[in-house]
Amino acid sequence: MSDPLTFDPINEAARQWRKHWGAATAPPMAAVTSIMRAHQIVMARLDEVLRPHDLRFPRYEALMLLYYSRTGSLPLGKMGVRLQVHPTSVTSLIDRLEKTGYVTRGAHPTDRRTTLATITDEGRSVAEQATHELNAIKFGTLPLTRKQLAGLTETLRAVRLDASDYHAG
Amino acid sequence: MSDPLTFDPINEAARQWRKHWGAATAPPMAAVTSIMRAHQIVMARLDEVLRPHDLRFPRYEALMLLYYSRTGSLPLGKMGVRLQVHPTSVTSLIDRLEKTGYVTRGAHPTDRRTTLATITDEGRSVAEQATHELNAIKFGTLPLTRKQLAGLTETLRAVRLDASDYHAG
DNA sequence: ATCCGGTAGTCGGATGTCCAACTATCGGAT
DNA sequence: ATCCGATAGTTGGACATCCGACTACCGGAT
Repeated sequence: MSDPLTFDPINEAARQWRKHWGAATAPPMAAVTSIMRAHQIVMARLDEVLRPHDLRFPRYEALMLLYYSRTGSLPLGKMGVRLQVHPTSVTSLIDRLEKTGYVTRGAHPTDRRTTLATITDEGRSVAEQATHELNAIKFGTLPLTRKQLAGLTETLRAVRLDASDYHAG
Repeated sequence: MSDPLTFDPINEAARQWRKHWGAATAPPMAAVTSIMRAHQIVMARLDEVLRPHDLRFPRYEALMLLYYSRTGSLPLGKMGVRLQVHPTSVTSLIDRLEKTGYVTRGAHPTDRRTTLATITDEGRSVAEQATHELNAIKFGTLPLTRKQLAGLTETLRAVRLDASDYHAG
């Protein structure tokens, strides 16, 4: 973090790839590395806003899912499907949301295997406040135009579809 | 993971955002969520290839940095700057690369504060093999065309520049 | 009525990332 | 020549993610 670079590390990597493995190998590598780095940058910006609310982005996403739900409750399994994370990740997220009092765990009325997560009043309040703050910084997408954002979402949708994020229904 | 979704979770989230916080808030949120998910998808694909080599993507990146270096050695600090990660992450990555014998730690000839990481012959061999395999699957960028990859890299470069990834030199 | 494959959630372990704090060392200013 | 801020790396802790394994439970088939 000390010395800022005087060159683009991804351009430099692309140069190495072209040299060692052929020109066709550079674009995929560069795109992937760019996604990794963009993820890191945006996450850091979001977490900076969320930290004062005792949240990080993954927990914020989980909280918003409950916030938008009809009853304020969802089975953990459904949350995992919607958030596209492993069941153990949901357990972990709800554990922490419960500790801060933003969510409570409850029993499912008919299926005793199922656990329901329910957003609390405090959780709703924090969700709204955090969302206002995130919207105010445009979710950390700082230099991008509306058109660039749309293009990004559209391109990445192809990747998500290919990975069977969902099937057109 | 059980039920595949029959709708696009990001489209659904965008709908909620438009409804609750106004139309302008949806594109940034959708783009950010897309980046998060794309990161997750691509990382999973890369790790699947790397796992048999006792590597994950972050360690692969570190190994390649050493592979391309003139002498096969770099100070840990320089690696952190190039990889754009916290010094503690470098310590962690080198720890594991050392355990698998792909890298060794050594002393800096003149500065006793500095630790040099050096790639081993086995490390070089694994680096080449893994790179061939990653190139063969186009780094997990499956459905994207060359043009889409270039556009992605270009758009995200703006984000990186804004975050002071490097300054034009 | 029982058995048994599938489902829901959790636990333990590995990986990676960051932050705060600490040790050791360097190198310029006094 | 010494002091002192800056630098290099590590350690400990928090968070998030996955995988494999496990318990508890559901529900249809025999």
